Amino acid sequence: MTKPTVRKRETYHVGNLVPLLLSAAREMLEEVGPTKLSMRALSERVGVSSAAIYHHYSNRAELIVHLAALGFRELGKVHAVRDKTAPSLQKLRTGCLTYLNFARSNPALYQLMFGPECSAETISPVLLKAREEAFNELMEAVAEILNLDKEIEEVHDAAFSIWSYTHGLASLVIHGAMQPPPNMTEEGLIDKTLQGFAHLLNATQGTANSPA
Amino acid sequence: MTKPTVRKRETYHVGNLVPLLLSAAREMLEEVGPTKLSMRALSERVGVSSAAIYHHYSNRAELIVHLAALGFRELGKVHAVRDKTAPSLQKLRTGCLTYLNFARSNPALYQLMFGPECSAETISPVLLKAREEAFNELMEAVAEILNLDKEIEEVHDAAFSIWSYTHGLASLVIHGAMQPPPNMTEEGLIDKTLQGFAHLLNATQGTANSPA
DNA sequence: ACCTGAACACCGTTCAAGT
DNA sequence: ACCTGAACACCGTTCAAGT
Repeated sequence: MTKPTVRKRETYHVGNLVPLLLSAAREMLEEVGPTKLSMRALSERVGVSSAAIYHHYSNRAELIVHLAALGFRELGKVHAVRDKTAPSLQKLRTGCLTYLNFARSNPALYQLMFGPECSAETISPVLLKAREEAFNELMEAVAEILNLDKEIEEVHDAAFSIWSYTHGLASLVIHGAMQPPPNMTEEGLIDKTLQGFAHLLNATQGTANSPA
Repeated sequence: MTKPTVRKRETYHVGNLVPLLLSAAREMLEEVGPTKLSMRALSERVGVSSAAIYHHYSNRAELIVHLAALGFRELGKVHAVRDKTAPSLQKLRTGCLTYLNFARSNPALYQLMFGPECSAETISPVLLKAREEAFNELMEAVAEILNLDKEIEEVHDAAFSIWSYTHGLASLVIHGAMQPPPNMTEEGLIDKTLQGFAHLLNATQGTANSPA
């Protein structure tokens, strides 16, 4: 009770650090938010010296990037399960729902994945690959919805379109910039926005320069 | 040449700090990126002690929020200029273009505005008001596109839809998650994604549970 | 009222030394 | 090979003291 009990390390940690680090980091991330993950706090949580981390990741940026890559792999995985027999609209809705669900269940991780710390200049191949594979899964899903081959340009374009929309939706909802009425389900939110889009596109039909 | 010339302050700064601070902060933000704006570096740039800032903003978070609010006011302003005589599709396209343009011209500020440091828990009324006014401007634009009264629910829904889409698009492009072919203009990017959406919605028409 | 210097408690990162 | 303690250069924030 006299001194603030600086609980000294009693053991000399050995081996197997990486998975411990990663899972602790992921936990802390959701606790403290996407910008406040600290190397020192993380090392303390895991029970090693802060310098220990640097034998596995060259710096904080690299740890962050590996965390994000893990997120993209997971995002790809949840999109890999698809019901091929469902009608197109159903496929579209459940696809969007899956995406929104992932984002809302891992808000800090999601913000990290698309945040400035994983941005263009950080060309880390680990992250790049994970992200590309996630986008690829998305394209497969879109190909099934459109009933077209995945290599066709329209599929790529459409995939980019729904990615923009779902990412925007997830992003705004997590951020709190727009909050849906509290009684609205995620399905409801997706249906509402999808209908909103349909209205908009209908209203702009028949005027000049309509899509090819 | 002997000592690293720590250039001592010669004058005692007086008054008018806030605008200097804000404009310097905005400049630095784009230079160092949305996560790395430092109070100490900012104060040095402006030529005051780091403690001086705290007489105008109670902490870093508040400075950030005011910077973001400034961004939302500007976003609202650029959307306020509209050509009421244009056909609906034209209105939609130029609206999206304006949005994308603002985001790409102020990438760090844009990321800040929608980043975790301006997130839900930060209920700062300054930011809230600026953001609401920006969204309001967006709703006016959508009302004109749909030729409906702004208070109608469909307008609100449609506004939320395009906000999701344009924010997602801007966000992904700034982030670098998807990069458009270098020869593609912003108009081209918007047309492509808009068409992608139209395809998708067409393909899902006529299956079960179509929109009301 | 507004600004400053010095201090405190943090942080990322490095490095010689320990196991 | 993997880990540690101590150090360095940063950072946000506070506060008594100066103008």
